[in-house]
Amino acid sequence: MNSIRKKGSFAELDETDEIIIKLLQKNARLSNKQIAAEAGIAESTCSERLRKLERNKMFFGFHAFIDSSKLGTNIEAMVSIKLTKFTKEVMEDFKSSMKQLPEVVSIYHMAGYSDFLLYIAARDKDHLRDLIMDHVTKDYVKSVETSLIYDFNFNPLFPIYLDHDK
Amino acid sequence: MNSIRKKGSFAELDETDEIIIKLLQKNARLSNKQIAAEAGIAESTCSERLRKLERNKMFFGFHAFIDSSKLGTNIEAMVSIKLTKFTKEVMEDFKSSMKQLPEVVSIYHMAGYSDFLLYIAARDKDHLRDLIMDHVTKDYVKSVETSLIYDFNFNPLFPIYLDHDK
DNA sequence: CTTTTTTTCGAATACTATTCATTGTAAGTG
DNA sequence: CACTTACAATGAATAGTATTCGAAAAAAAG
Repeated sequence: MNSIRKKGSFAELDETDEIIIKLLQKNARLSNKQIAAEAGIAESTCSERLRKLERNKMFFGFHAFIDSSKLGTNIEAMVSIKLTKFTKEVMEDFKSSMKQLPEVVSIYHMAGYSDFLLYIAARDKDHLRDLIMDHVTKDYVKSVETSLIYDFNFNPLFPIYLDHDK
Repeated sequence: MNSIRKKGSFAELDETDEIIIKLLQKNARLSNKQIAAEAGIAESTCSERLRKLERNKMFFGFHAFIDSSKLGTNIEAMVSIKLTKFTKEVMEDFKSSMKQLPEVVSIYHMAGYSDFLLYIAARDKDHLRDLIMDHVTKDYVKSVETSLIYDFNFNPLFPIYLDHDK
């Protein structure tokens, strides 16, 4: 025990855990009974394993994905940001202000061409413009480049790269 | 009845529906009882409303978000793609091939600087390089620009822009 | 091989979801 | 503004699901 692989990072995850994780990636509202049946284990075992996975902070969360067209969102954009300063303080300040904006769905902190990518969902083009001008642009923001998103696609099965070598 | 607003798009969503949706955006594994308590309605009413929301295809799905560091993913990248052709066939071909790759977590179809943005989660840099060269680059792909992602942040409360004017 | 620890299991109990008859509320009609 | 009709909400009863717990099995440690 206590190998580097087992210390907090991945590990102690067996094939059954992987099945449980994949099932919940696909459908987070599955009942314990359904998961147990698909994994081929007893219900009590299944709920115990689930509790253990949660204790080990395997899950960041379980979220409903909504049809945005039914929520009044009519425009989605990717906004590419370059900053003038690269201190940790500035980076963190920008990130935490962006987290506060409900319109900002995803924040990618990048290395390369831009410093941040923001996935923004707005009511309409006026709302988008006002949001960017009033809340995204800051004195330490060097450039802002907005691109329209035609279509967004999410794969719930975030890949799992574990070798069950034993 | 039968106004444009009510036909399939948003509508007939009241404040209680909004509460239910927001609760499930934050935590998709909430029990019906918990949702009912927070929304201040009877359990039977709550499960009926939930069934109705599902019937109206309000939810794309409910997904577990996993701590990627525990799954053997050591590198995440945003890959910006430009194509040589812009026919619907080429676009759709590219999109559907990308959907097949488990490493591709999100696909953004864009208007503007690039045609597609791909959020990719890979084991390591070799895996990333091989994946891009072997499966992302196609004969109709003009350019590929890869940027490392330091950090990704997701806001589960996708914004809701409905006016409950009545 | 024996001991200790951990994991699994199923039956019992505790809890939760759904059904359904009833009541209440809002919208359509003369 | 009564009256009708349709729809939504309620709680009690039933059906179904989750958790607890003692026993047994399996895995790890000595």
